[in-house]
Amino acid sequence: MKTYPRVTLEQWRVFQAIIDKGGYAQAAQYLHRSQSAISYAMSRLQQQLGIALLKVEGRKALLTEQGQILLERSRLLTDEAVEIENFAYHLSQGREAEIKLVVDAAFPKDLLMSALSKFANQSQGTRVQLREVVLSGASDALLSDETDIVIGVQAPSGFLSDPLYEVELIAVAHTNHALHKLKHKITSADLSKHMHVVIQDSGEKEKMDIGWLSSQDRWTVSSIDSALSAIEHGLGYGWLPRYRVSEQLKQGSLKALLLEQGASYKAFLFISFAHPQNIGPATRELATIIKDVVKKNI
Amino acid sequence: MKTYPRVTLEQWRVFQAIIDKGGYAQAAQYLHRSQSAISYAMSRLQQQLGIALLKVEGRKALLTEQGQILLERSRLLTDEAVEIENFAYHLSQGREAEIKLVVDAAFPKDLLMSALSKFANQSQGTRVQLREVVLSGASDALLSDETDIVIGVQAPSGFLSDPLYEVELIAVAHTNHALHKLKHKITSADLSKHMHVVIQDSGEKEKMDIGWLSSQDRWTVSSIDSALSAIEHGLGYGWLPRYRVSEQLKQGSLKALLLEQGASYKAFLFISFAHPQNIGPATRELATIIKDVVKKNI
DNA sequence: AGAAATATATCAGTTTATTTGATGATATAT
DNA sequence: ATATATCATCAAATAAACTGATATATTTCT
Repeated sequence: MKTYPRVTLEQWRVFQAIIDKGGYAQAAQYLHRSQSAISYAMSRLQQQLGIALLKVEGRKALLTEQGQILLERSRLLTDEAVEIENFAYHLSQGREAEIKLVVDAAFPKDLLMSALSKFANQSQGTRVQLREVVLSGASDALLSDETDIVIGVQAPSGFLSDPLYEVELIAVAHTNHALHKLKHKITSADLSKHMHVVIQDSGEKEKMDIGWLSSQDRWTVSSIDSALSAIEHGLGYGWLPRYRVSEQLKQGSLKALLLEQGASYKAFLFISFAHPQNIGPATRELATIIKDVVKKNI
Repeated sequence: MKTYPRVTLEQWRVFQAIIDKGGYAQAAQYLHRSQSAISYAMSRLQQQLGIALLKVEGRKALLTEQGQILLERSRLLTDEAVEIENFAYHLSQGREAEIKLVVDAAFPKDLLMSALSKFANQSQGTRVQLREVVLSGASDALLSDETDIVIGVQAPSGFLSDPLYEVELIAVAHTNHALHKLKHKITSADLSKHMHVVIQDSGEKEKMDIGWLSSQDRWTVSSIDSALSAIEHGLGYGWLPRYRVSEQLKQGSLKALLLEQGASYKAFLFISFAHPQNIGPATRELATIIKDVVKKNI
C-alpha cells in the first residue's frame, strides 16, 4: 500500500489533455510542449501505475475501461488542486478562511439556511461557523470577540448594526390550558397563578430579563424548541415567535392568550459586525446575502 | 483565475512533513532529502501561493492561520492522489472498476443499503451501479449481459444462483375499501369487481404475469412505491411485500384482505452472477457481503 | 497497390528545476 | 559566554523532463 503519491499532477494533466484535445500532438500543442514530451509523460504514468490507460488502436489513442475511470477520478484531483490554489489566492487578497456567525434562535431557520446556501455557492472556500444563542447571548458574542457577524435582538452601542428582521412574539398556551377557560381578559394577576415558560438567556455577562412579569412558578428552558415543546405539553404559558407557532395555532393545539395587555410584542433583530473597522470581503458578502434574503422574504 | 495547478503534490507533501515531523530538519530526514531542499521547496510553495503558510518564530516554524487551513485541504488532496494510485493498483490486479448490480424492487432497501455501505468501506474504489427492476426485469438483465450481480425472483437455468431472501406478499386494500365491508371471506368473484393494482413487469422479453387473477379493471404501475401509493389512496387492492406495508397495517391506513385463498404468498429472491465463469474479486466480495447482511437480519 | 498523410514511439542530446553541501544568521539552552 | 538547534541562502551537481529528429504503424487518397 502506497503512502505517498508518485504520480505528479502534471502527469494527470497530460493524460487529461490527451483525451480532451484528441491526441498526443494536440495535447502537446495545448500544453506548449513537444509531442515526445507528452509521449514520455504518458508512458511513464502508465508504467508507474502498472496499468494501461490508453490503447493505441490504429493511430488513435483510445481510453481503456480503466483509463476511463482513472480519468474521471484524476479530474477531481486536479480540480481540487486548482481550487486550493485559488483559495490561497483569495486568502492572500485578505479573504477570510472562516466566518463566525452568531444567530439568535428567534431568527427563522429557513431564511438563515437559504442565505447560507447562497453564500456557499460563491464562498470560494470560506467556511461559516454557526452558533445559535438566545437573547443576550448575541451581545455577549459581539463583546467577547469570538465572532464576526451577529444577528441578535440588539447590539450594544458602538457596533455597526442594521435592523434586519421583525419577530412578533405572542403569548400562547395549550388549548386546554386553564387560562383559556377564564371569562374575562387575562390580567397579570391571572398569569401569576400559572407556570411561565421562560427561555433562558444563553448570555453570561449582563443578564437581560425578558420575564418581566413576576410569576409564581417559572419553567426555564434553554431554547425555543424546548419552550415550544413545554408549552405544547400544557406545562405553562409563554411568549414565542409567531412564525414558530403558526402551525400549532392553525391546528388548534395552541391558542393565543387574550391578555389585557402585552399579548404580543415585537422584537427587532439586528445584524451587526463584530469588527466594524476591519470587515473582510467574505464577511461583507455574507452580511449582504443575509440582508437580501430577508428583504426578499418579507 | 488559475485553470491548472502550479504547486506540485511534492510541495504539499513537504509542507505537511514539516508540520508532522516538527521542523525542516526532521522533514528532510523523513523525506530523505537535505534540509536546504526542504527550505527551497517550502519557500517556493509560499511564493507561488503568494501567502505565508509558516512563520518562523524564534527557531521554530509555526503555522499561520492560513497555513492551518491550507494544510488541512492539502491533506485531502494528497490523500486522494494516493487513493487513485492505490485504486489503479487494484485495477492492475484485476479488480473491477465498477460492478453493475440489478435488484428486484421487492428486496428490502435497508438490507441493500446496509450491504452497499459495508461494501463501500472495503471497495478500494470500486463503484456500484445500481438498477432497480421488478419481476422479469431481473432475468432480462442477467440474459442481456449488462450486469454482474442480480437479485431477483428467479434465475434462468444456467446461472449460478443462491436463494437469498424470502419476501411475503400480502393482499391489502385501504381500510375504507369496499372489500373490507363484506361479511364473508373474499372470493375471486369479489375481487374481480374491483380495481386491481398490478406492478408492471420491467422486463422486456418474456413477460411473466403476476396478475393471474383476472380482474375487470386493472391499474398498472411500474414500481412498488406507486403501487403502495395507489392502494393507500384507495384506488384498489393489490399484493405488496409485507415489510413495505407493516407500518400502514399498524397505523390502520391499510388492512390485509381476508381472502378465501391466496391472501399471501411467498416469493423467493435469488442472488445470481451474470458471468459465473469469470467473477472478479470485488463482485465476489459484494455478493458475500449481501448474503451476510441478509443472514444477520433474518 | 502505392504514395502521402497522420499518429504515436523511441533515441540521443540538451535544458531546467531541484537537490546538495557548505556557510550564515538567529534564537534557545547550558 | 559557549554550545546547540533551527531556518535561509549560495554555488555547484544532478536527475528528471524536454526537444528535435527519426522510426514505426495505420489510415486515406489517388
